[in-house]
Amino acid sequence: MSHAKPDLTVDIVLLTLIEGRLHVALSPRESEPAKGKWALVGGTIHPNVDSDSTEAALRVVREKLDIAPRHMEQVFTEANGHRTPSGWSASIVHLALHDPKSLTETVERHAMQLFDAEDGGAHLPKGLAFDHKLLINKVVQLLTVKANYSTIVGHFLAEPFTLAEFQSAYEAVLDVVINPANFRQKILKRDTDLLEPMDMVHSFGRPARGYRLIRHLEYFDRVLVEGTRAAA
Amino acid sequence: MSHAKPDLTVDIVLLTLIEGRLHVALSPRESEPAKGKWALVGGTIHPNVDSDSTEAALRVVREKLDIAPRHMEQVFTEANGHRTPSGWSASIVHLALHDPKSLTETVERHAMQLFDAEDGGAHLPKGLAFDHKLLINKVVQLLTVKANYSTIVGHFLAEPFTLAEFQSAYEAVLDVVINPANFRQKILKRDTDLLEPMDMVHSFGRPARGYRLIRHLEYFDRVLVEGTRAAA
DNA sequence: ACAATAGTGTCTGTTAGACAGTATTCA
DNA sequence: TGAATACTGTCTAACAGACACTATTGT
Repeated sequence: MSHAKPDLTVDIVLLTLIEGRLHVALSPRESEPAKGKWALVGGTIHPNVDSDSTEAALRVVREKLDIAPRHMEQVFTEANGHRTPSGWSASIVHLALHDPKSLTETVERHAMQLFDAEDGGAHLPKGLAFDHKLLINKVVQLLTVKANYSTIVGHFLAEPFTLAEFQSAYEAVLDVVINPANFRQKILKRDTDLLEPMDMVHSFGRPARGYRLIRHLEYFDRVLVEGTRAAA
Repeated sequence: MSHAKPDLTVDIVLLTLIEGRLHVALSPRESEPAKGKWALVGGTIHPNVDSDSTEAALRVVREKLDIAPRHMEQVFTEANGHRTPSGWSASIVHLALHDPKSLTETVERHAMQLFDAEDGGAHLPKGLAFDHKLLINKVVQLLTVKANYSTIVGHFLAEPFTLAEFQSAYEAVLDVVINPANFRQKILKRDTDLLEPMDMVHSFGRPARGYRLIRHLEYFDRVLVEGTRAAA
């Protein structure tokens, strides 16, 4: 067994929701390989610094953007002999969500950019580093499935948020149109509460009740969405 | 960065269904560390042999048991500094399913054993190697969630299987009691077929239609199960 | 008063779940 | 013929989805 061990890295697909579309945070690589190309937030695991891979992912985000994302979870590991020019490597890929206002400001402060991540990566810049386009596509796909069964899209919103905002997050991620009256009933009239009431939120018209998520990451027994596929 | 890279391994939680309970295939470790302790099927990735981590997992199962499991998928990666005595290491953990008849024979031929993997590992042998008890518990939990939304439990059955057998697999994994008439309708009267009819299966009483899975790994829009939690 | 958004009540078609009953095999 | 298992039809309560309506704010 004299072969070099594979590299072990973490990559974070950090997403937010801007004008109803998923956007991913990318930064230009500062060193070889793939210098200058747009890349995911990521880095090598430091065994003497990181106690586990989740800590490593949080450290990398903190070093790069100086924030703790509103949600982060490990989703899969991409490990093969052809994903980087230097041979075998493994990346533990994480999905992270953050609210658009905070993330936009943060990204601008750190010479990064947000790119539309939908439509299979068609709107991403050409020539992303390594297999990052593939990683983004896989994560977006996973998020879409998970959104059907959970309140995960609530992590795109700064708390307190209104039911209308919560609904819009579902509509954006799932690409459907939801009836507000039925959405309200389905979310609020449950045996076990998903949301906790907070202060009122004022904007136009009648003020709305603000809510925040309780019970993160729980799976529903049904799909949450009514709805008619959104028109093109 | 002169630190040693973490070890990169694959571990396979190979499960089957015996007398209505999930069982995991374990083998006694033949070398240090943890020599003699019961351990998951697993091994180090060989960069010059394995093209990717899935290939590595299949190779390890083939070398150890000489079979290709009826189902295998990557589920998560456990990576931290305290899971093995030798320091930082990462294991890409896979869930594999196989039918009980074939797996029982295979396991006996290779000095391995099947252990009841339910109840949080309470029936596993004491002192499993490394963090393998934790890995088993996490995988069993994931399988249970996934069973609600998919036909994954069908991979415990040799084809062709009957609807009664298919139903029993759900009942065992989800620990519920299902009404056969309703189960039949729910599975067969769908817009998109889940099962393909095959030859009849004869045992006692009236022969039953045999089926095999089509459309693997697809998510339903609802939980598949009716049902009353099974009595203790 | 009006525009704008929040929130409620009620109807209807669909379906999950319960259950009674029929069909086909083997001994 | 009876035991055992496979399969079908139908009823009912629950609920998803549609929609009309009322409520509360700012201008």
